[in-house]
Amino acid sequence: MSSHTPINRKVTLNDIAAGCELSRATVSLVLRGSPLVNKHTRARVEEELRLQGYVYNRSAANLRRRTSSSIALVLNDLANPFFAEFAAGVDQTLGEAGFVTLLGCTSESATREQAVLSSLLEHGPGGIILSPAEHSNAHDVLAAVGARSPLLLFNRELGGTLPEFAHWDQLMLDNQHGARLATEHLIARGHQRIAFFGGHRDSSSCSQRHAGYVQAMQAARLPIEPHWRIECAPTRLEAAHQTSALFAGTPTPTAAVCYNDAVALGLMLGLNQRGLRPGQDFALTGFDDIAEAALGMPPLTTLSTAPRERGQQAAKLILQRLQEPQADSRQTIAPVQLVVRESSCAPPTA
Amino acid sequence: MSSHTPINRKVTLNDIAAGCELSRATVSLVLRGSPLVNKHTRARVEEELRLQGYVYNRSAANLRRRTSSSIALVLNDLANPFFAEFAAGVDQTLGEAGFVTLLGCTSESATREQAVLSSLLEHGPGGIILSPAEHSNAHDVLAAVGARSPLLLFNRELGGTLPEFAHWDQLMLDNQHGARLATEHLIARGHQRIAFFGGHRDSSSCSQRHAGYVQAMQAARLPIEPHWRIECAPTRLEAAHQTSALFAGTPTPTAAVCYNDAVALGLMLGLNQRGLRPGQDFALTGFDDIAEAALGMPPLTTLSTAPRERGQQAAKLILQRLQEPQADSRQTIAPVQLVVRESSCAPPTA
DNA sequence: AGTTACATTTAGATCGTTCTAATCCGGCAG
DNA sequence: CTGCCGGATTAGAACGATCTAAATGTAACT
Repeated sequence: MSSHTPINRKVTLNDIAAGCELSRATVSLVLRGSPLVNKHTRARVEEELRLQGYVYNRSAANLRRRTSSSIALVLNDLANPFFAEFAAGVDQTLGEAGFVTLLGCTSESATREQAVLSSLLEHGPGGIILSPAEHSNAHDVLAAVGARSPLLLFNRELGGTLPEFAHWDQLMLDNQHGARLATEHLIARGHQRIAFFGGHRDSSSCSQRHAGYVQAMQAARLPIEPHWRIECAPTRLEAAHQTSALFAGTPTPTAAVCYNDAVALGLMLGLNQRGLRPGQDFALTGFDDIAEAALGMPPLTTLSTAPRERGQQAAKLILQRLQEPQADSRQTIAPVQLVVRESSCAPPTA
Repeated sequence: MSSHTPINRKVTLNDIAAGCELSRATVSLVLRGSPLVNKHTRARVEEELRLQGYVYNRSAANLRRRTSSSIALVLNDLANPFFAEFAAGVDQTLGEAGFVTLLGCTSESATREQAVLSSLLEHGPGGIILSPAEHSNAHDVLAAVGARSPLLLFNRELGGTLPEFAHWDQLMLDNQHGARLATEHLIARGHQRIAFFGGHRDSSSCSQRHAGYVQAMQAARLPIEPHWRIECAPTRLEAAHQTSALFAGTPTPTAAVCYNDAVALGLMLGLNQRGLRPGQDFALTGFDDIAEAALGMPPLTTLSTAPRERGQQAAKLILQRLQEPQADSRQTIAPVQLVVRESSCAPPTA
């Protein structure tokens, strides 16, 4: 065993000070690289730190300084690759800024969200990045975090009215514009009967995407049939099950703008089961550009949201907010990019 | 604005004590549900806590009690769905036990791993769950964390010899057994010429899986040709590129046990490009059971590792270790399960 | 020598909690 | 009246850092 391995208790500033016959204060100055301290003593102290295997106790420092070096990251679904990439981006940027990420997953439960938030708050994060659970509302979140903690909402808006005095920041995807791009792309390919498939009507992202779809259809003076809007949970399985609903009424659509990639991949399965070849007999688009999108059969036309970059952006935004707590709240809308692949074919030349 | 919203500074035990004309100590007892305190005063204090919007400062408490309520989770690649699921499982179980997760991503860089570990340690986690970066070694990890912090290694072993006095726990997948199951399954389907495809020879998980493959082949008295082992990075793209190597020598294999799902999916692409239909003209298996495996064309026979359950298990193991720091170190090997799908067809009846 | 200036070091309070060892008080036995 | 018990409360020192204000030492300038 190497001689510097600490045997028993944690070694503190006092131990180092004693070892050098100096005061705590001086050692503390050394740790923080103060120019006040004599370079000879600095060297002595640094040697001792190494020798005793000192590790800085940031909690103690934060307590005294009334600062924080952590950010809470609360996600509705970490298992979703989109949020996993996002989290990786957040952690990377926070880490570079010397902050640490306190993770919390809510599994889409507003109840758990409350519990997770208050548990994380007890550890005194400097700020919070929150991607809300499905039926989370502004009132409860406010009760849990108070109006004092900097909060950045990501991806979804909160239900209920959010009080004006809590100036929370927002980082949202440009859902409406993205869906409009997808729809316009299908129209440019020659489609006239286009459905909007998947998602729940009361989710903010879904209604925004639907709005973009409507916008594009109206701009092209194309009709929208009510039975061309199919709701379903945003999972592959549900989407596959709802496929038949697409063809229940007439006129039948020749293409669909899907709520997201998961839904689109599910729809592909459903189409195959009906003997329709996606990307040949029927066109469709997704949203998110998850890894599987590029590998589908056929590869999926979708909107790239660059989740890792969003994570980095979210981290930067919350760090900025820490710098200027009083600044006006920011509403950021991140652009999305259309990625054209083979699933968005022209309509069959009937 | 509701009247209880705190206006200015953080409210502390002192504020509550003053509000009730009691001492800090009594309030502290109330917080921790001590039976010592009179039930009437308890009610008064709880009212005041609610009124002032008190939030517990766990860092301060941890400082005084010399305890910790956090666990560091250090991952080589959070963007990988396998690890994302794992992280979700860890966080869930830790949360239920009142612990919080300190996240750190290393992006497969041993250098970043060092930085991340020492940064996290400054926040005084009670223990560490580490899925090491690719070329991480025991010596460096020891230097960063010391021998005192409970550490659980997940998924990969560390390079170098790990010192016997640092009793670190391990949670590994049963790679060897899994690969053996896959190989036996192919043999049972009638294959005799089976290759082992993908992965790097120096990765511990790869060599374990290869060993399982060899075991099954030898048990069935089947020959193994040297040119049936193809190495490549565990990504889809690399795997697709290496497909031709499989058919370079004679006799050519009729099936392949792939290092993992990513490699298997890449191989499918490569087979398609050569005009071979995976699951009909050539059989293959994967490892991990990622979400895409079930949706491939054809669906992939693979080994399910239940990453979320592994995360829960890892959390339980590290919490157990916190209870009994002196107990002998545990080496846990998690079972894997063969999931048979269509990619593992019988050989063509030539 | 006395004063000032500067560089370096430090004693001691402090952050918000917990813990130890009292203290206080009403009742009850002797 | 005294002593003791037990329930309820508390003063004050921790925990490991930082910060303020002051102390120390040394050199330079009147």
